[in-house]
Amino acid sequence: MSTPDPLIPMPPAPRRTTLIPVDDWRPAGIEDLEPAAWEALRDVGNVAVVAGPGAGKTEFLAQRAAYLLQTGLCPWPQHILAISFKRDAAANLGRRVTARVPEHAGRFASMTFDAFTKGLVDRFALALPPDWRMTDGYEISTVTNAEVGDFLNGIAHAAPEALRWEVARFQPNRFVSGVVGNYDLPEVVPADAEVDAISYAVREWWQARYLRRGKAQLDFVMLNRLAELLVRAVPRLRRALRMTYPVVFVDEFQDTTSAQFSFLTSVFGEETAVTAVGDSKQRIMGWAGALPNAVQRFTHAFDATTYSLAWNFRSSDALVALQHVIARQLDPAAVRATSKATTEDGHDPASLWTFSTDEAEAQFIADWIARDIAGSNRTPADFALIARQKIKDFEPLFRAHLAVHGIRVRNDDARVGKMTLQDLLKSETTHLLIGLLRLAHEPHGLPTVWQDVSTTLERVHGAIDDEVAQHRVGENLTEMTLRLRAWLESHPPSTVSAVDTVQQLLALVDGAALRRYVRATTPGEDFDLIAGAFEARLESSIKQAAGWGDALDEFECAEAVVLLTAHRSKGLEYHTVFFLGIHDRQWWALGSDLPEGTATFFVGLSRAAHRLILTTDRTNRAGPIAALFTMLAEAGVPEIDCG
DNA sequence: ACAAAGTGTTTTTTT
DNA sequence: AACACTTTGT
Repeated sequence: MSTPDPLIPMPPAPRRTTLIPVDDWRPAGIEDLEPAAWEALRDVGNVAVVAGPGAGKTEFLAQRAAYLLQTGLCPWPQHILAISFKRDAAANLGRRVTARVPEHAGRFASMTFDAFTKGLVDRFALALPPDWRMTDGYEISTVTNAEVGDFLNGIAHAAPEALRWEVARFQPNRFVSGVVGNYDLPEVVPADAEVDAISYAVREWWQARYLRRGKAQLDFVMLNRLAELLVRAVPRLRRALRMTYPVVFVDEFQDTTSAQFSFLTSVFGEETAVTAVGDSKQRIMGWAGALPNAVQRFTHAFDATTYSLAWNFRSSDALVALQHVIARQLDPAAVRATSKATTEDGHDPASLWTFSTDEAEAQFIADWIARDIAGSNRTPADFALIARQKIKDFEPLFRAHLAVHGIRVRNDDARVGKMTLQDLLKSETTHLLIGLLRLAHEPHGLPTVWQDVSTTLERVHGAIDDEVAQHRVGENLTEMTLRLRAWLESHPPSTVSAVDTVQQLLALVDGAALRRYVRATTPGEDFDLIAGAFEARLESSIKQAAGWGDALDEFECAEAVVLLTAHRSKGLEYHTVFFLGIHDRQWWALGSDLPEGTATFFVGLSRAAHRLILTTDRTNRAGPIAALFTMLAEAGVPEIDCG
């Protein structure tokens, strides 16, 4: 994360860091690694690391990076490239490596798959083969299922008689990821008529969105395909990438799509040591195009050695035992993990609670959480409410019943204006504006907020390498804070509108400069969208707030019980997990894909570190859902009637 | 105007 | 499977 241009990075000056002999190297920041992790770490070839829930995948990768950099096995000026799917995961791994080996952090590039492929296209589009030359630039444009359906109908009509039936049978929701994404672009587009339906449809797709006149319309699958074509067609680029990145990490490998797999093979199939980390028991993205057996395919195609991590640093021994019952259904050869988590006494590790109404469920759980917090040092953020789908159906009842106890609920996927809450809370603009309000409300005691806000302001006003300008920004911030403070004191939240507050803020920071800054640094973010969402969130936060501190807490919702889907919960952990809605209405899809449904169940319940409570109702337990109850019974999970 | 029949959605990320 | 929403038929 610390390399400004990670594609062809400027190697940091070779510092006088002493190399550590391979046999003397010890992990930093943690006590020790398990034996299998040591073996995998020392294997400098292609490696597949199978790591179940709580195995410390990210930590393993951070330690492997430290090992390769500190021992000189990845010598200056070469880099390690770590590829993740989500920005959060990429940032998290980057931060961990920086913390472990700050002196080598400049040679560790952690980014998302899409950032890497888009970066290649953006820099080397001119090197694309003549048939694929991009003439008028492109814009990112994702298509809806309905639009893909219209496109397929259109081309099926115009298709040669022999292909018409087959083209019409492509499923709109699988076409881009499964068909376009699976198709390697030919360097030279053949002039003669295509013979099969796939080639015909894919060619029409590229024709309609890319090869026609005007600005190309690309989504991330198409960017991936262009990047793959680039490295395949331009051997010098391929060599440069392999030399720069002799070591590549890929996280969550079980979620790799066919497009991503083909890209990895083309770029890093040779002369590179690839480490793939994943857990096929947590493959829950099949419906979105993840390969059914990505890890196996990797082992085969990259001739990789497999290592299985068996320690679980997250969950108590009893919960590890429960997880193993489900793991065995997903993979009969699964090895039971060893819990390395601290044991907590005094509560049942897992139970199944039955309720007759949603109302009773929300009330009972809200009261229970409030009592548990009152009797312990836990905070609302230690609790998660997880469900299979339709999270917003749960939101109003739990919000109301937890509010009685002064506990907040956060649904990161909730719509705020035209954004999701998580996008709003992650954006730099929000950090700046909320930071200013925090500083004005609480001027002394928030040194990190002050630091963040002034750094952002320096960037917004272009003062980053200019000490005089930095000094001006610093003085400016002091004055801004004082003026905003006076304004806040004379305008309590209950008397003011969000529109006025945002106007006040934008007048202080120079809204025009901020707009230019957002456009220049994050082309994917729209300033008006963020400003609108910010205003909407602020409006609802100030409504019943007692004071500005309260309103800001409500806006950020940092200390809250989180409500999320099992899919979103992947990679996260909580002291206590409520897995809501173990019944047919939530799990209707179980019958059509039992393995993926079971994996979703596995992912959700393995988020719990110390306590797991599953909830259900009194509806029929026959049919596919019976499989889940059978596993719970086998694990000895007691059922409790809660009214 | 209203009911019946049909369609789409559910689980998501990426600049 | 179940719900929300749209189109078609009387």
